[in-house]
Amino acid sequence: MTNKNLISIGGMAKICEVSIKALRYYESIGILKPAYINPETNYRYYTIDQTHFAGLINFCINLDIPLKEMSKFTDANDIVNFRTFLAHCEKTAKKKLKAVNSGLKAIKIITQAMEFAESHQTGEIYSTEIPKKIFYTKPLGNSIENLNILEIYLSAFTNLPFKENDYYQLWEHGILCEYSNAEAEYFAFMEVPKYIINKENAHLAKTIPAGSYTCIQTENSQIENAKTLFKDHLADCKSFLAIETEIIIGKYQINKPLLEVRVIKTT
Amino acid sequence: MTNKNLISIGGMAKICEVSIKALRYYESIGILKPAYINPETNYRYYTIDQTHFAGLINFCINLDIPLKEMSKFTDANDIVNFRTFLAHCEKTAKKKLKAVNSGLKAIKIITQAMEFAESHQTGEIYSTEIPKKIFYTKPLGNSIENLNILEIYLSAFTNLPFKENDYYQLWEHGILCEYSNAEAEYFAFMEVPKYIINKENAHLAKTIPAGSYTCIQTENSQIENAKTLFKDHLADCKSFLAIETEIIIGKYQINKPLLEVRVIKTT
DNA sequence: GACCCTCCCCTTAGGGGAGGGTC
DNA sequence: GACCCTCCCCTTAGGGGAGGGTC
Repeated sequence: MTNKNLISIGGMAKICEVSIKALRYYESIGILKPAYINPETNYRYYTIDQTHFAGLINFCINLDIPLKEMSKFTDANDIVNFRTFLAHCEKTAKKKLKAVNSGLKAIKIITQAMEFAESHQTGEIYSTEIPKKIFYTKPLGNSIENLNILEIYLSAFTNLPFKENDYYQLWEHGILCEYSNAEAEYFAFMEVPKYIINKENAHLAKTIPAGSYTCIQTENSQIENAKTLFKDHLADCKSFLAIETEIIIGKYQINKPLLEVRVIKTT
Repeated sequence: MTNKNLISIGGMAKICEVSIKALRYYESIGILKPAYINPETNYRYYTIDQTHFAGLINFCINLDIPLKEMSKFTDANDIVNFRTFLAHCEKTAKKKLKAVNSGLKAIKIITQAMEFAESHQTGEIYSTEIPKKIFYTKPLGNSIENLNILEIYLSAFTNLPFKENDYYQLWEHGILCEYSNAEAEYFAFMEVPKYIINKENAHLAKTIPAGSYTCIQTENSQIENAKTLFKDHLADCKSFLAIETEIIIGKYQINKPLLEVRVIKTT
């Protein structure tokens, strides 16, 4: 098209589908200067070619690329280095994609867990099939009195080789108890994906068996009373695994968590 | 875990992988209040259960969900309605996903166009295979002098049924000329995807044939001189199609666009 | 000495005016 | 009358101090 035609700021705004305020802002930070400014009235005028640029700005906003970064790709003569700019956009977009996908995955997992938890009530004893899991553990000895949760967390779980978008604060974690011949051994645990386990930390990983677990929901820590809680089920059982973890329900009260204790025989 | 243990703000920050400033901010807007505040020193203390919440906040930030929206899902007793909150997050995430994917698609298209444009030089005559395209057009008559670009744009192209994430400012657009028996008919055009065409606007859509186009790159509008530009190629041709459109190159100067004129015989 | 507190000022991408010229 | 201009103040999710108590 011929590009002698000058377009007023309002027309430009309509074509580009941005606000007049936005166009004035783009000028102020130097990423889209009007083709002509009437020196007497200060009215701004644009050419049709400049609408391309508005598309690119939209791009950056959608990808959370700071607009001022655009000027990094423009030299003193208003020449845009498109190739490197687009490469930069692509890289940022792919990162964003990963983050959002990882968020969606986490939402799915929480939603499922929530729906399951809500199908039972506090105090009710029920059993459920649970698949094999990997627990990363920290030994706590034979008692869990006076635990320093902060110290356990920092020393055991925060230095694991998480991936960038892992919402590991939402992964199942709590207390594990290996009970055998009247002796209890406690561990702090966090359920982890396989890729967390490597040569150096493999000795702290435990494979928790798949199977039918007997469970109860409770408002306070009850793992030390597992034997009494499930006295019918564990009547003459010499060795079992007990797990206590926080569960999430639809109406969730911060500071008043709901716990689930579950056991499985291991003889 | 037992949740009697209080964690100082610094410890909480390390576990949650957020800054102390961030935690103080979350308190100030009411989305994550410390479990206990020492009234004498104003020191903040948290419980381990509250780390869940930090995961959720991270979520929102990654999905561009304003944090203050979180408080919409929390009632006066600090009970979070998790179900609706997660549903809201999921919806937002899927929208974001679409926007980013659409951005990536646009980047790919521009990059390809750019690489092609750079394989030729201004003034050089070359030929290239171009696939079938759909042009949405606006008739301009037999001359293109004194065009009002703004008026054409607004009346012809801005009300098309675009999808939400279409970067249509980046779609190919320009001037089309149908030349037959020494008579030229001009149209403003925009290349559109099929879904833009419906019953009401179908009469303005033109199918541009696939084939080998003869092209030249130029800095000023030359479509009116097509017959002379390609005099060898069009020597005794009675009817042809000429297209003039802006092309994008790696080092792009705003306000000094590069045009491509291309022709194909239609006899 | 490391940790925590409360101000106070600053950032991005503009929106919402007020008050006054311009097409 | 609709359009455009220049101030001026406001928003989100905190960061970077200063100046002063606390573990």
